[in-house]
Amino acid sequence: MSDEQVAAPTNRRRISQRGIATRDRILEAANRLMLVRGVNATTLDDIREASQTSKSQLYHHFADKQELVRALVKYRGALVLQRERAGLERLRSFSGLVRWRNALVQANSLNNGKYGCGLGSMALELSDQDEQARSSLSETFAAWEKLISDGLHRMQDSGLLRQDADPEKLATGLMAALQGGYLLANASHNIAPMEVALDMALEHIRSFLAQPSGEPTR
Amino acid sequence: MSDEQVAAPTNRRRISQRGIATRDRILEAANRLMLVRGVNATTLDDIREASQTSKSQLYHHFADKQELVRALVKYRGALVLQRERAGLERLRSFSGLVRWRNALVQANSLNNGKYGCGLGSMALELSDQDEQARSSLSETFAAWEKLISDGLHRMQDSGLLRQDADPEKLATGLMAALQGGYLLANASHNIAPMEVALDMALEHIRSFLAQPSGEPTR
DNA sequence: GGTTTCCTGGACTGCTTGGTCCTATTTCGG
DNA sequence: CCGAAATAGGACCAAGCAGTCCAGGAAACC
Repeated sequence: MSDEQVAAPTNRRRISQRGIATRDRILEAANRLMLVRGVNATTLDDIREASQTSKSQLYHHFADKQELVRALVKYRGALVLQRERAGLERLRSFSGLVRWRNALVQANSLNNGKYGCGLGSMALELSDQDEQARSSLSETFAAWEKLISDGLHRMQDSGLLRQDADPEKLATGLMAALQGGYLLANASHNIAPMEVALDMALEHIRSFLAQPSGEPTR
Repeated sequence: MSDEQVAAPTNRRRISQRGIATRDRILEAANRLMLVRGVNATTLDDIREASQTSKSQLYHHFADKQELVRALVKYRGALVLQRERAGLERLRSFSGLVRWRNALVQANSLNNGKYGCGLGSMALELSDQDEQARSSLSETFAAWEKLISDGLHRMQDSGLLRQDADPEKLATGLMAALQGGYLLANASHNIAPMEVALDMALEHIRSFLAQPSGEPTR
């Protein structure tokens, strides 16, 4: 997880507030541009211009484009996890899951399904190209799924979810439905497939509730 | 669907067997290379070399790289639909769906989940970049889902599937689980998430079977 | 068999892009 | 306040890229 080993030969480096601000500005611009254009289609000059910096600053903070992309993977992963933690760490009921679903759908509907999930799009673009980025993304997905499965475990402990439910598998299925939903929504410019996919996954989870609320399942 | 309107100003064009063969060779090479490297990361020189052709032939058969990519989208879409038609057009039972699932998982396990679905990876890479490619991909996904929903309709007509099941939504959910499964499998280099996702979708479909107990094998 | 049209080969070009370098300015410890 | 290191600016470079061009074959039609 640490990334200090990339330090220059002259290992001792002072770091100023201004430097940190510049680095953040670069990452923020890269995040924005690469989300809408894709990683490979975004040039360093685009980023330089959008971040109001210069070439030397890019290469002062990042060894090369690949390092910038890897830093972006972690940056974006941290953003997503932070957002998701806020929405999932108190998850204790099925209706909480529904609220979580609605928030994701609503956010994605703001741009008609375009751009998809920031992590998912990077995953498909980078997985076969940069092993380090792939494994970093994989870790982020795992952490995201764990936020979900932790909530399901809490529901299990409180008796809401049956003991024979497998929270890890349920979380994986939900994540796959979410990512697949993002993808189909992006391709069709229509969020309906995303809703259908998420509802399928939620219905599957509901079938493991201790007291099947709502519609009978047979 | 016709693509003859791209003909040159001198509209009448003779076409020889050799020309067709060259065009196919180019598409085949592009298909192969762009699957593993991604569309944007594959250069025309890569394709030229892999297809044993020359620059002039590339530009003789395709106006530019974008046109080549668009042709590839249709080419790959036709391949997938052909393959899927073979596996789905006779679908009449739940066990047929299971066999279909197993075939996809097995195919993907051959490369440890790498590369994902040829359509899905293009979808995320091109949807925000080339409107024409996006809509073409969207049509292919719709046709693919229809192959599934047609099978589910047959199951419904024969009384296997309950009348209150919605074959279109079930097909969409299954497709999302498949695509999300591909994505997670690709990111983790592990096909387990794909299996879990597909099993969730199949379980969801099974919950709509007329006789909900164990799977009937016919 | 001759001519027209299609097909092929590959050298060439101009632009974009990632990456380098040198100089100027700011920051900060002492 | 002084020097050293960090930060910034932006011109510059070489490689890689999509796309052009033209001359020489190969088909096909008469």
